[in-house]
Amino acid sequence: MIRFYNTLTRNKEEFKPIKEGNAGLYTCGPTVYDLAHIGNFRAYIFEDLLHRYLEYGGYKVLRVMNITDVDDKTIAGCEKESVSLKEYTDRYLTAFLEDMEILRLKKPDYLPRATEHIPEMVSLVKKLLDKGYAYEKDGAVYFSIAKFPSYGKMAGIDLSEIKSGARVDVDEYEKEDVRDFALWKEEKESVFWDTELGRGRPGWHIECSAMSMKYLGESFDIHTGGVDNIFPHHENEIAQSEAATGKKFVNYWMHCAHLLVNGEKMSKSKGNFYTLRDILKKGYNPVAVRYLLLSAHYRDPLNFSEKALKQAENTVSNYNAFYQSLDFCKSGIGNKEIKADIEKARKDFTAGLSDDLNISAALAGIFNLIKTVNIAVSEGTLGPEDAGDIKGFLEETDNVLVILDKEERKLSGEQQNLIKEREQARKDKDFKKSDEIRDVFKSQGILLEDTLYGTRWKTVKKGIK
RNA sequence: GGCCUGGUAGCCAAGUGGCAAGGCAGCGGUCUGCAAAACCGUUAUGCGCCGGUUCAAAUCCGGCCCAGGCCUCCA
Repeated sequence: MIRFYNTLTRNKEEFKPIKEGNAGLYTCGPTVYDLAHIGNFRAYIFEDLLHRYLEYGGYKVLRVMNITDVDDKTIAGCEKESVSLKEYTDRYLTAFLEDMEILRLKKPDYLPRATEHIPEMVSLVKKLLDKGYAYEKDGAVYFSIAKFPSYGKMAGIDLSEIKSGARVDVDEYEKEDVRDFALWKEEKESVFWDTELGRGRPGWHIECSAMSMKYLGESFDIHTGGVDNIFPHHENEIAQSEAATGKKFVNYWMHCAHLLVNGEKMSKSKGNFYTLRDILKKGYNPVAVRYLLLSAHYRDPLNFSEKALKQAENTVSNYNAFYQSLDFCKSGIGNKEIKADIEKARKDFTAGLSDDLNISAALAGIFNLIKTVNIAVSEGTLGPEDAGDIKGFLEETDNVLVILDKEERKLSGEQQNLIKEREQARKDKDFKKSDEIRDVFKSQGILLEDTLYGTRWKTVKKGIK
């Protein structure tokens, strides 16, 4: 049984999909007006964990991630550079997709762009006009929250508290109620579409309703995003979607907490952000970034620091060294208890993640297994079959974690001979020669370790340990 | 001001009534020709503070302090 914390009810609930064995997932994606920073990626890592764990649990996942490629910032950006909106947003979309790959984020089934779904949005807005939930005013269309009594429910917003004030946009004072939000904006900038609603462009919130319903249906299972999206974005999505269809829009809303820097939210407006590229330029392992963002519970604020990143880097490096070392357990007598130990670790892993993605508990299960196995290795009792079982388990859980380096590692014939030579030198107590050989390997980024199973080697990433 | 989070070791981080997981770093030891790795021991008689409930509290209740977020574009 998998349980998730549902923002809608403020409780952990058992996950019951609409269609047995399936999961429809809409995960809020980027606005492609600039490079994403790692605070943004925290959300995408959380969504990746959710996606992968549902699949690990046997669900067939259908996932959509929207690409917001038309809004005030993207329009301002392309006007400033005098390039087309598409040219401008393509640049940042490409960068985003590259970053996703570097962080080993699973690609959603659909990555719909807002600009490619204008007809869907127009038809949704028309439906809201027909049903009387929306009204037109000077070429723009607004959603009337007065017509939707449960507005504000998820966010726990008391509507009487939202007052008209200095922060209300100039183009918005034609609204009947300051709290109403735009479904369609009148032509103002260089970017517009000619539609049945007139010349203009969509409001921000409508794209998510239109695109999620197109790919996932009018009701679907899970919708995610950062906590800052709860209000007003997700609240507005609920209002416009449910008003249009008369059906419950989403069953489970999941929101992740922010990444902090020095105790403050990382954001573009505060200027306290790092992009993935900034970090990689400093020589950090991208897998460590993934691990760091993954290793804290998604609903807790995570304070980012280079110290924490360094720690994550060490953990990832040790973890991979352990994984590599399993290949050398070729002569052990075998250990009957290993299968039960693996079973225990698997149980801890799934019990943890099934409890609202409690990653710490899940990882602890694996680390406990590693310790048990290391003891067996140091006693020389771990057999090849055991090692294979453990490898299989690590690879299985790595479908969720994705922190292992699984590429084939091979030594050249020359290197293999050199290792044999060194082993003979050690038998002959020619330690000068054996140390020299070890140094030769070291200069090639390969560390030799003498163990009960013979000489073991591992590769070391440049700059790490 | 309203609403919502969080405060657990040097750092990161689980734990929501019954002996305080796990990771990283440090220190001491074992092993090793020397290393490396690993293992063993050690690092919170205490979980922001003060009260209360209870046989028993990090956990429940009340009050307070601190930090962050949302209420406006945001992951």
